[in-house]
Amino acid sequence: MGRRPCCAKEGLNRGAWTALEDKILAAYIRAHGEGKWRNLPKRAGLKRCGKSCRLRWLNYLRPDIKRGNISNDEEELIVRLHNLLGNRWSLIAGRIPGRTDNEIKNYWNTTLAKKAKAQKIHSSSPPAQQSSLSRSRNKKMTVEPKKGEPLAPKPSQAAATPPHVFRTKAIRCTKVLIPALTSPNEHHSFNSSTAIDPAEPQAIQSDQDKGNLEVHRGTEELHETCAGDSDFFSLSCNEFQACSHEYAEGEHNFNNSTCMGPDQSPYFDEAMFKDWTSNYCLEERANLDLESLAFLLDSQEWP
DNA sequence: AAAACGCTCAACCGCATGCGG
DNA sequence: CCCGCATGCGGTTGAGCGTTT
Repeated sequence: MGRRPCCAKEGLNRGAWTALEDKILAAYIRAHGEGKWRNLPKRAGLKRCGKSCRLRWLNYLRPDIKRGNISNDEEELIVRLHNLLGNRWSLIAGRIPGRTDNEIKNYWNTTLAKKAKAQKIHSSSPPAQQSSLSRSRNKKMTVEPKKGEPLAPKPSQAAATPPHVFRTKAIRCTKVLIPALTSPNEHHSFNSSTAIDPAEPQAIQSDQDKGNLEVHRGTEELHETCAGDSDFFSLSCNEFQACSHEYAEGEHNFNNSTCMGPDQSPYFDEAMFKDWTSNYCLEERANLDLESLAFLLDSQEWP
């Protein structure tokens, strides 16, 4: 039984978008808003697949998209975020205003991966077994395992992997519960979902209120991912701190006292922090230090 | 001048995930 | 809880353009 196609493909335009199509799509979305992508082409009078419309809008037509070359600051940020997050382009893009995941992915595959490769070769004695990078489509440059493959890097990969890169499968922490601490001053309470997927903090408060230690799906996966790598959290934190600190010193106004705080950083999504700040635990502990997260991994209370 | 080669990036594809009925 | 739909995501492809031979 085959998969149902996202849309009937007969009679639909494919390939590059024309100026007219762009105009129609942009006008329609301005008038009706985003969403309902499947029906959008029909209603807008476009002979395109809904997915195609969505992609075109998100990657090209959206008004807040930044054009032009990636700046050095942006490049450095991409590298750092990639070290931290792996090939999770949408998460990386979410922290670089005006850039799309597709753009960052392309930039990484065409430019940064080569730089990283060159650095690796330069710094390591025997070259990796992998043949030289030619065209991106001929040689995959991903750091993530393909679907169905184990998460752990192969031995040859592991040897070539910088120690600060941890390989993750995209995980989404939906709810995380924090053990009730004896004294709120002893440890910083931590919402691990903020370290991994800050976009979804809502569930924390209610569960915290219960004072239970309950580990939800995302946390279990996270814990699993981190098993044997006890500096997972501190590493994440250090990366972010390094990142934050650097930008604080530069032209950007980073608050270097927190790993990811609701500050004025231009590299973090404002809406994201808007949600965060509605969470009492973050309000009360706005200066929480993610390094304190390490205690969660050492805790014997994990199931 | 032109063929071959290499690079970039928009677009496509299939799977994963969330959500509502 | 299950199922189907809508959307999001990351990997991959190929057209088009620039550079080299």
